[in-house]
Amino acid sequence: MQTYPMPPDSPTPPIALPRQARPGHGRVTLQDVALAAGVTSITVSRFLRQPAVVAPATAQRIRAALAQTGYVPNKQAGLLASGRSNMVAALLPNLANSIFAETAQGLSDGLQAAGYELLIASTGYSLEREEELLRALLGWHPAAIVVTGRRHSPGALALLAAAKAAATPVIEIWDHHPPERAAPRTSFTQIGFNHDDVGCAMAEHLLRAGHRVLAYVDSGVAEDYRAHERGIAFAATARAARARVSVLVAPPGDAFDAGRQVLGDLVRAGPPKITAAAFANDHLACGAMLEANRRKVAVPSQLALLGFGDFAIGRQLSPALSSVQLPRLAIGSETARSLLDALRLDKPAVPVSLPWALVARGSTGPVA
Amino acid sequence: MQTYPMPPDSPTPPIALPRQARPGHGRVTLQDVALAAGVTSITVSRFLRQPAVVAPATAQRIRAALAQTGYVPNKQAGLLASGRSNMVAALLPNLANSIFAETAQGLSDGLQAAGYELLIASTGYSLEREEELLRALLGWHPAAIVVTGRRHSPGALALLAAAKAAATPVIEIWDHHPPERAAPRTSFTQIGFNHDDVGCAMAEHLLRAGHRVLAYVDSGVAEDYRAHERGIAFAATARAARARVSVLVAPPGDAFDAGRQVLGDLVRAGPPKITAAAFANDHLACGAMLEANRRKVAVPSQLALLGFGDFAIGRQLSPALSSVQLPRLAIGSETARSLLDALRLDKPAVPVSLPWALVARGSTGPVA
DNA sequence: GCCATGTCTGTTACCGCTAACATAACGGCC
DNA sequence: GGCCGTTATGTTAGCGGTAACAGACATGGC
Repeated sequence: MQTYPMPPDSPTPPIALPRQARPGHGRVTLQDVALAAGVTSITVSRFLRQPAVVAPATAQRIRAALAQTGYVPNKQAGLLASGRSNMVAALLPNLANSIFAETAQGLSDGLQAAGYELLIASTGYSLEREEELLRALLGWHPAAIVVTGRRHSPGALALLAAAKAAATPVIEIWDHHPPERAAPRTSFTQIGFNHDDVGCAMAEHLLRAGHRVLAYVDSGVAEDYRAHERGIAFAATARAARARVSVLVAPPGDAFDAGRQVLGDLVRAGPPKITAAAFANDHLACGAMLEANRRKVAVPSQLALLGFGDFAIGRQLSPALSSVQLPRLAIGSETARSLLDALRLDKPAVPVSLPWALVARGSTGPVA
Repeated sequence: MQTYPMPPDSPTPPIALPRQARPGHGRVTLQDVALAAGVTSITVSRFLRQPAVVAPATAQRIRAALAQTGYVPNKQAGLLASGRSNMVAALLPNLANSIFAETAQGLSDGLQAAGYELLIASTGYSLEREEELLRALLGWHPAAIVVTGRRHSPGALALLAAAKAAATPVIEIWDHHPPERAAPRTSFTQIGFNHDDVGCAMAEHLLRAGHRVLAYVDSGVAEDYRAHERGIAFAATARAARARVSVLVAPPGDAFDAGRQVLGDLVRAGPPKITAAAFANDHLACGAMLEANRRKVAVPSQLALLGFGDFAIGRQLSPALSSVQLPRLAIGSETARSLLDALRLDKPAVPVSLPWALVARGSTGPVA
């Protein structure tokens, strides 16, 4: 090693040192690969993005250098330089709930297949939390944004509108609803289904079976406005048919237990006696069904039960639970598809109204 | 606007144009905020990171400028410059499965609270897919990596070992197992529980109740080696006690249906008749229970059933399903905690062995 | 009154990568 | 042989932030 003569007593070198270089992360960079391959970094960069444009011999050397060094591209740097992003931000109320978990799975699979990555966060049904998370996620400059439902805080709406204005696709999932005339706002692509329609269909199903005294059991999660909307549509449809309707709210806590508890209220109510109940979700309905079995309340002759969500367990009970089959996975996969199309063609994502189906089983009458 | 004199016929200005500037993303940058506040960008940057060091008057102006411009920090740029990352990459087998969904929720909540973000991907129980995803996620230079289980492909192991060598915490969740002497490898922090212990405990519980002819019903997901390990430990324990054990494998498809189907095999088997069965998960066990109810097979006197996972539905059946209660959420939240500690103190994450409990209910004998 | 000290803000040089432009090497053609 | 168009690679200047260092200015002690 070469040393320069230096006055023995000077504790620091008198010459102005070049400013200390940034340490870096100690990882392999494009430069390292380029050095090993005997080219410059841009050639390696090009090889990684469009292998066809580099000469075969060079490509071979680069391939070897990549393998030897174990290079992992730094995406922050790449995205910063190119201004592009291959990241999709998704906000869901909850991951533990099987409904949204399946949607997340569909979304994740669809995006992964196309080389996009999913940045996911759960809001816990809170609009404030949604806004906060949205703000944080926007810092990643995501290629697209997925939010759940059409209700957002004013701040969140402003952020979404700004993103949309900057040509970032914004998709609202789990809902599909005409714009509200009362409070018009920027509209976003919706992928889901109309909860009003489902509420109507649930009521009609029960009315058609001859029931005249109905109940809707709303979710205990106050912020789940979609369950609430179904209840409103359910009640309106029933009233329009001159049937009686009461709306109960499930207690918080374990949904099966809540359903059990609600069954007590349902059979106690009246006169006139409630003869059919629709629930905000299948867990509540299953709880009610199990409690009915225990109390020897005959289903459906004494009380018909109708769920929502078509969870696997409902099919296993006796009688099997009638329910509404939802496109849980499809919402995720269609969102991915629509998003990818939009990004590829550089135009807004197309809204999709997805099919659902009321599946009549034993709990609401004899099955043909 | 000021114009410079120019020869009227020259189609392009004769002066070498400055190279065309990169367009940028059209978003508000620190520069814009700084301009509005009458300072330079570094001051705004400092204000955002350590508000205390800027003078109160300046801080006030910056606050106003931030609000006025609607600045959203660009994280790619920030991370690239600082070399830090506030992103945690997590690989789970599946999001739709409630077990892992709850873990994801716990992880997500814990990290969000500390300002970290979760980059999540699902492997579908495939080790190849895990490696592929790991490679992609590493490009983000995550602050930490969370993977499920202790089995990985050789390539994935190499990547994880390299990450660990670069001081990135790597955590394996849902498992807690002494290192295997047969094939030693880099060891990572484990947060979970020992599946062998659970398998032993399940067997012991049934043996204690006097059963001598047992069965273990393994998961239909071939790659779920943890369920398989529990089965092996279960069988070993039973054999050590000189009891008979058979191992069945559940058919693929809906787990409730699979459980129903397996019940047929269980009652048909013998002689000697199987008197107790343990299952790879509660869904299988519930299916078996419902089928037993239907066929009037007395539980537990004729056949005792023991689940794994303590899903909500098991408690609702009659008799209630005995099962193993798991720290589903805790695995997520403890992982977040351990990770955050490790990052804060810049030392490896501490492994955590989390408690589980065999909950005896009606399905394996009279409850005291 | 002078220098040491502390507080606040600015200058410079990067982080690792890519867009735009520049250039070298080559072959074909008249 | 000079000109041209291709093809393959290199040079330069950023993307939007932050680390390290450097000043400017006010304050205080002797």
